Amino acid sequence: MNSPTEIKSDILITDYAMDRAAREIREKVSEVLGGNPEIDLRVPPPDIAAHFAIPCFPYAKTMRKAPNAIAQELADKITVGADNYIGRLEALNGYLNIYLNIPKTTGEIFSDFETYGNSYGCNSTGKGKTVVIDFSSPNIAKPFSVGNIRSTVIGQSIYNIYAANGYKTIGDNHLGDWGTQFGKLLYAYELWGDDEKIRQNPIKELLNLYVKFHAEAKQVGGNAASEEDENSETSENPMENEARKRFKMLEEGDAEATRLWKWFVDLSLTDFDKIYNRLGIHFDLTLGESFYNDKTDEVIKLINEKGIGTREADGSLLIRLDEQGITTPILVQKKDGASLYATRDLAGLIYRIREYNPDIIMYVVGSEQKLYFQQCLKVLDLMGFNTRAVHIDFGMVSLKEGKMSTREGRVIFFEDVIEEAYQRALKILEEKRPDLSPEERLEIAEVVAVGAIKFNDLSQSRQKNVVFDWDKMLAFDGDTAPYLQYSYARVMSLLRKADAAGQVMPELLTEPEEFSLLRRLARFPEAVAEAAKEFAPHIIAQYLIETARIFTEFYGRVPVLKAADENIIATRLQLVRYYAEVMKSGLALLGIKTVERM
RNA sequence: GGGGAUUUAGCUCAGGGGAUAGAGCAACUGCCUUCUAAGCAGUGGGUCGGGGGUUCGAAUCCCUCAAUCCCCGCCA
Repeated sequence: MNSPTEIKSDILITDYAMDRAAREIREKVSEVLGGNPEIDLRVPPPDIAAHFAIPCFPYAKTMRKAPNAIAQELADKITVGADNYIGRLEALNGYLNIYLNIPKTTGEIFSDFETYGNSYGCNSTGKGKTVVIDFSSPNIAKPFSVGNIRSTVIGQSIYNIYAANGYKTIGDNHLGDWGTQFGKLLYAYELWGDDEKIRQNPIKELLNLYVKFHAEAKQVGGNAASEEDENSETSENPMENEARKRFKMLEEGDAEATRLWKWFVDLSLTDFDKIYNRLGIHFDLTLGESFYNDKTDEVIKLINEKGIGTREADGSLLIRLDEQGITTPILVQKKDGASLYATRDLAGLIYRIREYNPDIIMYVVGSEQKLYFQQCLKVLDLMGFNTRAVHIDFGMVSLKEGKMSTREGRVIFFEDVIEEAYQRALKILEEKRPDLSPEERLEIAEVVAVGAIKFNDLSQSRQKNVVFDWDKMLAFDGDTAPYLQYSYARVMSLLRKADAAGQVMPELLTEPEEFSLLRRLARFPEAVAEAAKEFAPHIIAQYLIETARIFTEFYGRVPVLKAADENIIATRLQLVRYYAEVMKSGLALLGIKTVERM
């Protein structure tokens, strides 16, 4: 219904050449059409030479005229001069095709780059507004696996994208550091724990305890805990009951339970931090679920005050949401009075609203929790808060062998993935760039490896499920980060070779490839705005891939350093520099670094 | 049983009412005396899951069926 340009011109406070051009086109077309017509301004497919187009089919009915006649009328009646963005118009197949005034547009795009500098592409839509982004959120005492990377990488990118749209961004790592799983771990530790082993290899040993617990629980419980649905009859299972008791103790502040819990948390955080450092992930807050433990009473109190909960016969507290269109009720307190994730998430929502007064609270969490978040957000409404909260869901990561399962030890450690990527990148560098110093090769390999892994997740839309595949994730050619990084490095190499003679004169750009590249670069701000609106990093990723392709066309056909005139050389170099800037900024939005050579 | 997501080239995916449906990988043909071959140029490859409907126009919207995955109270 709305084209990106349409939305953008409404919400953007900053403006770029393409916005101004779009505004002029809209105004002039509106004048001729009269009234307040819907104008579907779009960029035509590549085989059409025009820069913008407006389909005139929708007007045919009311105007009682053939679409192409309308297009022709528009083309005839709109008058333009040398100071207009519109260069010329033509009617074709029912479209009004618009060609930009190239000298004017070129000059303005150049000055946009000069004006905005490093922040080219940014806008101030979010000025004065705050967003809280809940992402990564791994579980303590479990390894950081390939299942954790989607939230981490997508969350960080959305964080960057919102910052580029002018928002104050607060990233919160909502650690899974509370809940019955700790009861399980505490009980397993009581039975089989070995401090020495844990110290030597913390995460793997804690994982062993966790896995052993479940193996044992399955044994003890007979067929009570079936493989498909471990939770269905867990109350029958003595192991699970012991675990629940331990969690209840922890929740009530038992000293020994707390001491062990704290130890496990520290061990895990040390491990996670290594990965976050390597990935360049930054959080403003690391408040786990445990942080909200003493804030759940208020949630229960609020629920009671508002009268939205139902106390069940067994003592548990339930909220029914049928009137809100959700037929599944949500449980907010267990029969033993202990809190649940829902209670803590609600406490988290309230805390964030009070502390930061955000415009949006985002949860970057897998789509298997979709219903759960719908419920939570409805409850938030019912409790009388009107802050916008969105669940940014994404598809599941599974293995070729099937679903991942921490409790069965069927996981791929992220550490292994990044190490493999690093080794593969290093090997290629040793073959291709023996001229670089070993230290530099190590650095480049790291940047390339991290880039490849992140881009793999960020270049496709979030909703798809993904089957983990080493070769796909670690691909270095085709539509990948290394391809873009390589394109950037080549350009940097070219820029290093340039000498400063010659003057930048935008009017010297007359080749069609030059203008298509420039026009493409001018659409970067649109991609930045659109990616935020859609919570979709892949819009940036796709934009960069297409931009690199257009750059290649330019680069293949237009000589830069070998151009005839030194002013042309200087101007083309400037264009190349702008390309490099967009590539670097765009990759940065995805959390991907660039290197000067590779 | 109810709800949600997905289904586009051999494979992985873009495109979400408008011009002849696009990339990458894989396959095939060329290209390192020419700004870095993680590259470039080119070729082949499609009933956009099936069937109905709405529309001047449908991969795109609606209905229906099918397949895959996920969710549906004491795990997170």
